[in-house]
Amino acid sequence: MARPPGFDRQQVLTAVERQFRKTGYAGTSLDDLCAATGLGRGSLYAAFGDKHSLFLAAFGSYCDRNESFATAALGGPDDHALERLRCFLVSSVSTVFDDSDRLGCMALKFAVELAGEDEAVATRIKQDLGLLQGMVRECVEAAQRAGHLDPEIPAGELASLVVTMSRGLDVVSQASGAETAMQAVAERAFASLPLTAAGRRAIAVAVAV
Amino acid sequence: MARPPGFDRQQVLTAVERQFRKTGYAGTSLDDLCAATGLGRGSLYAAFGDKHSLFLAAFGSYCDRNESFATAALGGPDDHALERLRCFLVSSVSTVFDDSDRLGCMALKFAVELAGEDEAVATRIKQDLGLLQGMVRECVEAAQRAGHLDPEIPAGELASLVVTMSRGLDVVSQASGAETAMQAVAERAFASLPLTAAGRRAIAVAVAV
DNA sequence: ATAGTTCTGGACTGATTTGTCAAGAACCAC
DNA sequence: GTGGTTCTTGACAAATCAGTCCAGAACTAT
Repeated sequence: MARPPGFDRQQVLTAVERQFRKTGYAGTSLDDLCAATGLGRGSLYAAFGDKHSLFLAAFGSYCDRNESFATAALGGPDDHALERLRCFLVSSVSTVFDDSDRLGCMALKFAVELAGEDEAVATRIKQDLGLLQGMVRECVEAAQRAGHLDPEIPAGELASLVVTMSRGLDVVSQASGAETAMQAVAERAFASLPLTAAGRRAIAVAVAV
Repeated sequence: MARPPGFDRQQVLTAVERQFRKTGYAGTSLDDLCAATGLGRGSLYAAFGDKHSLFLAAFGSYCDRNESFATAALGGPDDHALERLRCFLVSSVSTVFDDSDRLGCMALKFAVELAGEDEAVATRIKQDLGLLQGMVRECVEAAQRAGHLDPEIPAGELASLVVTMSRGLDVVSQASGAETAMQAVAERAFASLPLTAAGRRAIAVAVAV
């Protein structure tokens, strides 16, 4: 009956996301987006609405993906929860350097560029941050149950600390560009968490393997 | 002989800096800058050159100020060095919330917006980061000499960790907007440093005062 | 006061911006 | 095939952008 779209919606959103992450919201023109997606302006407008809506769609898609990643990375059995926290911190560095353009966390980027002026972006970021914090918190509680983290310290506070460290690692990795140094910082950040003696033993074993 | 400028150069740079920090580099037009400074385009161009030069001047002025602040905040006698590190971390949160527009660290903002594409900005940021790290390192060494921080751990690594935590506190404060919660995170971040027993006593005294 | 110099504001240009629109191409159901 | 619908492309308009320029204002040294 009707002609189907000649593009994959998710693929376009990924290309749009990449362009916005490279050049920022204000620094990205519709021509840039057309070039990045290979689509004409009309197609983009018909499918996603104006520039701001298109951005929100791409940003939302990133956040969803990010949340799925965190769920997968932080969930699991209690006796490996501490190691998962360590991987989470280390990955905050490696994701920056693994990317060909050294793109860091998109939520962080637009928290800095837009959150002060754009309410829709700000609320989405808060939601994303809240979910991440919740998942880290569950992982912290798991590590506490396993006897690997000091149970005296409120899990929520530790989770906030881990998330804060993770964002710090991301942004300083971008700014400094020193990969091996930042990996060492990530390890040091992890080591500064209130590990129990059992926790230290468990990590020593996990790292040796 | 000649008419003197009717504006204070430093005052203009401060207004320019504020505007760029609010709306970003690409998101700030020359009309915005004229409105923020009260000057016409001709005056701005004659005094500072084009938009990019004007930005670099304002950014450089910020970095200088930032470095002076760090020098003042981190220098002092060994027996109070640990407390200075604590204040440094706490101030990473309070500077965000003390500002009427919740503007965070400018170097961080433009590390995220521009450092990937603008070499001049990237090198200035690296220089700023290096200086900051050096000052924090000296403060860490002072605290180690005072017996307040574990002397076994390389001061450089601890300094990197403190700087990373500080930037994390800054950006998460902007993103979350939760002031008291972030102050608690700052305290927790400080407490997670490898304090000696003497260090803990010294801090308990300092906080009680 | 006056002359000489510099500063100031805003008009102007050409390039770039976002968003719209219409003409034609592509596709599916029949 | 054919008709009806949707998709696609690029041209277009209105607004905004950075940067230039000039006429007039302001100031100082004499």
